[in-house]
Amino acid sequence: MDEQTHQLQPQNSSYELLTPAPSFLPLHPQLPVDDIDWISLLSGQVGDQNNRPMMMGSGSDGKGADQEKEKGNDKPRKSSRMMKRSSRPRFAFQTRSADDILDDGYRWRKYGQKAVKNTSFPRSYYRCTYHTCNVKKQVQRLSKDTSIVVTTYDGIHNHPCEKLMETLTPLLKQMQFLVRF
DNA sequence: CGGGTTTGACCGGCGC
DNA sequence: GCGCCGGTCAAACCCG
Repeated sequence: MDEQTHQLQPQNSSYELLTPAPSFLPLHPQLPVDDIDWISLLSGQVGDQNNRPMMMGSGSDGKGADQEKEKGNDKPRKSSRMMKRSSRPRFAFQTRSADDILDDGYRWRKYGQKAVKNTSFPRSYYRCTYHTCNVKKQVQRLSKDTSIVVTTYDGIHNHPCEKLMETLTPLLKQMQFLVRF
């Protein structure tokens, strides 16, 4: 139904980082940004007229005893849903890119897409494919400026970035070789 | 055939 | 209590 993913240009690997990215991401150095209030986005006051607290408030977890319930025998639906680690860190930053998903070195699997209100572009939900890593991220294109992509990371990877490592390994070996002399 | 994407349904929180 | 809304699940589908 949507067709905004078609006219993407072949410059998919070129992007412009508009806000400081999390330190664990091997991204380009950030560029100055002035007219984007991503701080309000980080602080959870993203709404213009109705500033609701964006459900990332601390505390209010206390749900450690309700997983694996059998409400219906015939419906094996939704064993454990939404383990909300509300205290996990979240990072949001913006890039200017023609491609929605930027290559940050990690492997992501898309698990949902939703149209949020007051936005003309759907929001995509990704999850890290590493076995024990449950880092999630949301990718959304701004309806104001359709060339800007907002990426929100939820959590911190507990494993090295494999693409970064395989890029760094030859360099490290060469450094080890050079340091002998 | 295995892994990723699509897509509609479902769930829970929140406001009224 | 009800409905809206955002986040997630999972079956179907797609693709190399």
